[in-house]
Amino acid sequence: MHPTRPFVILEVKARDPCTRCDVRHRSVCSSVPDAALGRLAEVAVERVYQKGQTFIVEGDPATDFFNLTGGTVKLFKLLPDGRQQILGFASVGHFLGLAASGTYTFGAEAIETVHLCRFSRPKLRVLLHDFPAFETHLLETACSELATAHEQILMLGRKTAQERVASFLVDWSRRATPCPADHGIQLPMSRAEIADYLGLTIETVSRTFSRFKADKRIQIPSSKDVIILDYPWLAEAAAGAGQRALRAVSNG
Amino acid sequence: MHPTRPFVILEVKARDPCTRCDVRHRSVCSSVPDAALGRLAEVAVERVYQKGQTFIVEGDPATDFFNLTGGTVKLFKLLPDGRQQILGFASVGHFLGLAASGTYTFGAEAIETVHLCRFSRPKLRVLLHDFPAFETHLLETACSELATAHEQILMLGRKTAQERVASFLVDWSRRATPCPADHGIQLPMSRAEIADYLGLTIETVSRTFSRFKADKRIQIPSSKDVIILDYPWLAEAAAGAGQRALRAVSNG
DNA sequence: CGGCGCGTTGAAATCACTCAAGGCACGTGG
DNA sequence: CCACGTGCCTTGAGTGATTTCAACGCGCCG
Repeated sequence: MHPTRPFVILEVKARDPCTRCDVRHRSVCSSVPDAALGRLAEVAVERVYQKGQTFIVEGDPATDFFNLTGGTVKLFKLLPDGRQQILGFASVGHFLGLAASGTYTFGAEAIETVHLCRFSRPKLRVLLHDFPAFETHLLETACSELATAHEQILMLGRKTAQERVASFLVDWSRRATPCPADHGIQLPMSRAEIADYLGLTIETVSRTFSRFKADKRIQIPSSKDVIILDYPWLAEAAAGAGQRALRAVSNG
Repeated sequence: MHPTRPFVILEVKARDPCTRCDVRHRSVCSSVPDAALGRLAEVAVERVYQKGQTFIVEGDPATDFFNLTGGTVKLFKLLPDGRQQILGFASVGHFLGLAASGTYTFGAEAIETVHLCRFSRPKLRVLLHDFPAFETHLLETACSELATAHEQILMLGRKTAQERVASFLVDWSRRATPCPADHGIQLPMSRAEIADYLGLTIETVSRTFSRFKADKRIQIPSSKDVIILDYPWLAEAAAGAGQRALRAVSNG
């Protein structure tokens, strides 16, 4: 063995993590030119959180930005009596911490082991100022999240339980596999978390899954694995077509 | 009369509308320096829409931005079978048309006579590039709207009908009068629109208003005018405190 | 083996919805 | 000036989708 080698590798790691980051092209960091990655790395700290750990608390002073490099987190808000609403599930490449005010407006908790980069807000702000493309990218990100939030508002305000669960399955399958061949998907979250995302109860989610299974729309090899059998029907249900249109998809 | 005067006034109007705009300081336009207002005016067109007129259609190519200078509009999404979800009510100073994709992701309709400035997107993009402060301002706007959307998600997903109506009244009263003295508010929208905003039916909204009236939380001089009598109770209900906390507010 | 967390299923209750009728304000036309 | 129609709001009665409450099954782990 070469006793000096590990040391050198570690030094490279510490000095140049962003260049080696394999999710950079999937995140807002791609707006920082390669030549300036050193400056990005200077303000970044890599962290790991285990399932169940909360790393953003709603209402706390917003001191940091986060960039997910692995795993899945839930973003959520709470009511005083404990009712929870999940705003979304964020995974690799997602940028967290955009906030107009000085405090976080929602909490974040790891639902499986999570890797992320933490940036101090003041330091990142300087970078933002120096690279306008970075800011443009963030604006695009914010707009896209706004559109997603609006979709969720439509879902929660006007869709039935069945339509919500169908929406969830379709969205998640699209996210997991951009070009879904066999439509087999893995759900890292629990039934309770799906319920808190869809504005339903655990029981309603479970019953709707069972109903879809009975109707041959999906298979459920295990509670965290779902295979979509009738994608067109689910997509139509998710879109909120009336019962008439759904029967058309089934029969015709 | 002086026959030349009106002509001169019109000329000034056409050449320098932004300098004279009395809502400029309330909108994103405040990020354009005074000296460059001429450039902003060049790409702006003033329009008026009457109650019921739709001026943004969901799915249409996103060709323009809009800046509201008077009146109130509803922003909404539709399901194929006609169910409607109102995403919010926009009024003076609100900037519309932020979109990640090339098409509008929601519709907009005047609910009373509306005045607005229309900017072509390509032209405004140039301005955006020339004035980074403008883009920063837009990013802040987007973040703040995102936070608002998240609040609505929490409301639709986890609050009861009573809590939703209380939230609506409290939010609207805060918006109408930053420092509400007598808590008298005017509602430009119909019960149907309130219902579509809160994810409820007309009847439930109406019944909840009546219940609040019977419980001496509000007065309803006319259907479009509400006077808030028990602001603390409504605020507590809106926040989603349990029944226990609500009784505490009532009884002291 | 027993306890625990999680998911499923059944039965009963409830909140909000649907359907239906009536009231009120407003505008129009006789 | 009043009769009438229309749109919007309110109220009541009954229904139903979802929730609540409760029990049970299953896999995991000490």
